[in-house]
Amino acid sequence: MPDLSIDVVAKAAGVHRSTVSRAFSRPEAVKSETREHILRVAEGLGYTMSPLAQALRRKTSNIIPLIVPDITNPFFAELAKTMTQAADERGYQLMLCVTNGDPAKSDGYFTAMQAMYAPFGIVAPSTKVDTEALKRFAFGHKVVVIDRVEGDDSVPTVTVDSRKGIMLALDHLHSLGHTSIGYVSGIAGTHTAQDRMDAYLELTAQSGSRPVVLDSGSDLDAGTRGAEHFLEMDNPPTAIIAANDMVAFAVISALGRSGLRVPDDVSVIGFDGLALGARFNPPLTTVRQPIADMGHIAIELAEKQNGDGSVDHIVLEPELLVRGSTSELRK
Amino acid sequence: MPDLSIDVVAKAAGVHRSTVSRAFSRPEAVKSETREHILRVAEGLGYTMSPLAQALRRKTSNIIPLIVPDITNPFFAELAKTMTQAADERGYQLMLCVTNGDPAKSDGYFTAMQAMYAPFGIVAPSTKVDTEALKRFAFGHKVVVIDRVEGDDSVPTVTVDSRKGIMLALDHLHSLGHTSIGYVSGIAGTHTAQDRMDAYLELTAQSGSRPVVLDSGSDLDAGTRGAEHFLEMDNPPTAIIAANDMVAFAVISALGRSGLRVPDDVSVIGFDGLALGARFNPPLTTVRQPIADMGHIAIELAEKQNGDGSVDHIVLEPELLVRGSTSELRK
DNA sequence: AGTGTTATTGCAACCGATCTCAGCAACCGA
DNA sequence: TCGGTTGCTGAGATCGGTTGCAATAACACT
Repeated sequence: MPDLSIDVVAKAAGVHRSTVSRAFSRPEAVKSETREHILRVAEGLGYTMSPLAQALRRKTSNIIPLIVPDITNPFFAELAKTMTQAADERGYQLMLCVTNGDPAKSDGYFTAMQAMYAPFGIVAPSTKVDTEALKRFAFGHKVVVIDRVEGDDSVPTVTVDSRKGIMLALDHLHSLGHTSIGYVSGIAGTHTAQDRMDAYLELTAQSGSRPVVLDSGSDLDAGTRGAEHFLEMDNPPTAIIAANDMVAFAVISALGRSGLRVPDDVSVIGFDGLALGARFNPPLTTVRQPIADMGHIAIELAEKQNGDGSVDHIVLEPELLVRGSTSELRK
Repeated sequence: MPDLSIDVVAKAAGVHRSTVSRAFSRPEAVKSETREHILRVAEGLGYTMSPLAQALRRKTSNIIPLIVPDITNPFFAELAKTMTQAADERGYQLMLCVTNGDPAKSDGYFTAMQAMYAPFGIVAPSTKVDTEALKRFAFGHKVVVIDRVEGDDSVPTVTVDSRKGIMLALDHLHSLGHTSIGYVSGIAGTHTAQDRMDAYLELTAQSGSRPVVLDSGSDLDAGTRGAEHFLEMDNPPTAIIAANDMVAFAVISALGRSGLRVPDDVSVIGFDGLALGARFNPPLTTVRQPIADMGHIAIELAEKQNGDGSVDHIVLEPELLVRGSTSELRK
């Protein structure tokens, strides 16, 4: 592959560098005849433009960072999946940045991305998003956040309606006859996590029952602890809402280890709608977040903001996914 | 942020561009006094070098592609996790490339990465690796593969000893009294998948029992089908080895839906050692692959090859992880 | 025919580094 | 004292494109 630069194509096509450049990046500025000739020649040579050189000059690249706390968490994995797809549908390359919840790391990623002229970035927060920090780096660079952001409307966001989701779960459980319904938190301290918890507290109170928070931790062991707590109770709830699917898995697993069966002894419902849930034992009933949509929309929002500067806050509707981990209350 | 280029630092420090450049990338070539002064000035300005400009000139970047078929599969997610870590420990940025098993896509990624001057790439195959295709693109660029490669020693690989793994599983099951042990395949058609299956067939025969392949498909539904097949058998095995954890999950889930309990009715053992397995219901007994090591080693191999051109084939040892999905045979 | 547009293309500076070469000062041994 | 090293720094070309500006050609209109 004799180094293929724009100049060799230019020479081969008998035109100037700049014309070749335009043929590729501003087709309407080149006589169609010439353009086609150039493209044909380039094709024949197997030439493609160097994204690096382009980025250097244009000061904007096609690399977009996706910042997640933990790719091992299937929620973020599914997000990453749809985002890579959405990204390369539009010619972007997704750069995976895993912070492990360390804000210092995400700072590092931001500067790196700035240096790479990323046109924007997507942040799936592990902790409440600090808009100040964002601003400090985002600098010209735009960011869209997959979470609610407190007191700052200047950053586009996409979320799902937490309250609605919890309501769906609660209604489903009520319709099965459950009245005593526990809650296990478990995602990191994001606004979304907060919102779900608040919604649970509020809606439970509204329906006249007593809220039972089995665990309000924010790590992966919340599920295990929640289950332990449950097992120690004198009068445990008959159903449990888990703040997310991973926690639900942990709850069911821990319960199972103590001989409790789901849904026979307790009903458990998750929140996320992970594909994995369908192959859990039992298949997990859950509130589905439209993750695929979130990914696409996040990128759209970013592009939109880049274009006309508009800042949107999209709130998606969750959906109940009834599988096998909840059942009619029998007494 | 008044655009920070090497020239402004040079001016501010009262030296020439090239000296600043050297101060950063070839420290020993600059009088330590000067160097420290430059570094101080740069620090004060908040200057960092543009990786893009560097890559353009040096013809080698710090971007390294990780090509996986599906990031949603926890195995690849865990791999990605350790690799991002290993990568940025050494100053690389991981570019996530998801092929969905489409070879055309991975071709695309290869050319893209070539254009980005990636120093090398990591391929976690979804299908038997085609060395020819690799060569066509790898071009100067080096690739290390997380799978065995057929008939070509020129590409570094890291794998775990499939035979040993299957042996571990078999021995464990035997020690629990099982003699009739089924097998469900299920990972895509990689050499590794093939190796596991072959090992099962061979070792089973050696021990004088009859191999029972419940399903040899290579998709995610293999587990479900395997379970169905199992349920239809007149004289089903008392234990099942799943080619990987995801399949094991599916098997257990499907069995559960038909009222069969694991490990009470059947023992099931997986292969992978996913963190998720610990929170499955029941916690999954499995053969652990040292995924974290694989990630680090993959990068080391790549760097090593880049350095002295050596090509290694590392085979790691798997390890038995006894949790709750296998138990003593009782008749 | 003369003048004003508009469509195309070439020129050359520029993006932010790297790297070879050359210059210069200090140092060494004879 | 002089040729020969060695250590450090500056010059300037270069990597592969982009883009504002100038030049030319083609076409329209009076």
